[in-house]
Amino acid sequence: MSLVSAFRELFEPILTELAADRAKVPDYLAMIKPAANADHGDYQANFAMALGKALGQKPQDVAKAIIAKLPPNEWLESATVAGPGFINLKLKSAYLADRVRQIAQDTRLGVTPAAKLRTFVIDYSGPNVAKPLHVGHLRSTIIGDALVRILRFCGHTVIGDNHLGDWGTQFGILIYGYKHHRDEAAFQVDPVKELARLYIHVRNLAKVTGEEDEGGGEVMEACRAETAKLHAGGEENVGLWKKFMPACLEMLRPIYDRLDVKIDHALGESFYNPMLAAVVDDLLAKGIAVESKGAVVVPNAKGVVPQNDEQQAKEEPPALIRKRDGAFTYTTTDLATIKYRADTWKPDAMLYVVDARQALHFKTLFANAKRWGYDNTEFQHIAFGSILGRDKKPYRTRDGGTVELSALLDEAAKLGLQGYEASYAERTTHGHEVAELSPAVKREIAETVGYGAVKYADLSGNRTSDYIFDYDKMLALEGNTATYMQYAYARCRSIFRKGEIDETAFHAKLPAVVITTPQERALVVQLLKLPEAIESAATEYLPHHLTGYLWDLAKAYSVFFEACQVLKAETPELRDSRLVLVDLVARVIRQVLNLLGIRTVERM
RNA sequence: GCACCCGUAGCUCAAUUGGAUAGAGCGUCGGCCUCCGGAGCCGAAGGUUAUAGGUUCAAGUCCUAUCGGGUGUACCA
Repeated sequence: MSLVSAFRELFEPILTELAADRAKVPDYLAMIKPAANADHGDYQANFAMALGKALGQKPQDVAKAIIAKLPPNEWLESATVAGPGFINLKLKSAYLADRVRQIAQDTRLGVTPAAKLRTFVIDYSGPNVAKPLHVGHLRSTIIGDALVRILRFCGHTVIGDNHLGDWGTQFGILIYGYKHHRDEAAFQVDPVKELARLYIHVRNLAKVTGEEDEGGGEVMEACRAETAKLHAGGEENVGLWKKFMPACLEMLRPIYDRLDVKIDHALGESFYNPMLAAVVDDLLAKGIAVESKGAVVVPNAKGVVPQNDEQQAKEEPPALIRKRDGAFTYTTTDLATIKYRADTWKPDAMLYVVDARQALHFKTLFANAKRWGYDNTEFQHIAFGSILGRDKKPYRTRDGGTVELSALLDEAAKLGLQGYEASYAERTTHGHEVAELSPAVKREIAETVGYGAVKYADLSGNRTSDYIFDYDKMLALEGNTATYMQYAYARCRSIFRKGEIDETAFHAKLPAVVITTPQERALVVQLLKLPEAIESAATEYLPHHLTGYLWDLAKAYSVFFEACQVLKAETPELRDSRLVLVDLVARVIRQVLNLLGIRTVERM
């Protein structure tokens, strides 16, 4: 149980007795929060102002009356009224020590499963197969993976689904290339490599640099014709599509392995293709979809289908589900997907981790899904901003090309290794004894630090805003970065190595915790806030609440580390007590980084 | 035109969803540390939260208007 819930249990009977409107008690209880300022105690209750207003009494008096009714207990040091009626709550150090030892004995570090267990489908990553993964897929993949891990840790059932773009123009390119430019021998030996070559080759022939749905001259015309034949069910092209798909999926695997991301399902656009006609028929039959301008559309979120130019200028557009030429659109696919997911997994919520620019699409989609009958499902567009370069324009390579994920990760690992080597050199010149590590271990450090930096940079800001991709900042040794957290972890581990602690024995008979300094106390309070941080990240779908927590923890640990000798503590009891804290800090950092998809190393 | 997002310290970002004196990192200035990993610690300067109103006991947060920036907007996904 978290500390807030403990406080809420304590105050609930008193508020129920006092409140004019009992229905508001949960709202009042929600007003118990960690203290904004450490001078005000550990937690603060802000309900006396609202309650005083409702009762027509002075908030300070209400606060005093509530404090007077608190039952005797072992854990509250003080409850005092301050300012307009804040109740400042301070916990007894002995109680904190006891609680922290309890969570140190818990493999889940005191985090209990969520009160209401739900089933989530999370749609994330969604690359176009047959093309290399590029920087545009990074955020969806990383944020989606973090949410999967966080919600699972909370005990929820989570189904991750990679909604692949596996039915688009890129297959026209591959089919065209295969028919006219293939090296059959090369294809036999390594289809993945040959298809990748063909894709680039044809794009170069057509001189396409960006989007491939328009322009590109005769070559692209031919490619689009091949795509059309595929979509029309042409036997030859469908056969080629089936032949290419395994190789295309194989192309994606190395990147996901490097990112340490495993997605449960990969049901792409092609999977839903056979269902689309029936979706349109059903929506028409139910009167949700209508014909407009020769196409079939579903109305906008307000339920309106603009009928003339004037309306069109001030209304949101409807969503097309069947174009004039008879082809279906991604809205059709998305509706079919919702139906399939609902039928198959019966989720309570469906989350879409997709670029913020698609907000209007999802607004319209969700409104129509609800009209269609899925009105008991929570739909969420987990929107995120764009990745920009230092010039604040979309992040690109120096010559203006798309940044491929493999190159990006190579660079991050390279810089991770440089960081290690710089640290090694500096410590050696300071006369420290530094262990000589094998090339394999060094590579692991490089990748853990490099990839961790990329992920953490992405997850540590508010997801909805754009962020500037900057290797120097994300790999910085100070500030709120993965590197800093990994370093804090390594320092903790170093203490156990240096002290030659037998960890198995240590954990088997965990020493008592005693709090003797303000720094120890602050660290313990921060450790005990872990459940609240995880709950907040899970219910708001905001991973950066976890990085914020880690940052506060790392700072509290630094202050503690500076002020409190561990191995050379004054007494053996104090040494053991502090070792419990050091061990717990390490485990909390490792666990929270794990929830973000980031690894730790013992030395760096 | 309409809709959505954003505007917080020189820069990059927070602010526990309406709570107390708006906080961190970088950068700047000053101090500490022969000590378990100096990738450290303490302190200072830096703000009319774009602007003007409004709601509230309480507003960076909610409402209205204005200014400035971004994004989207009927047959790509």
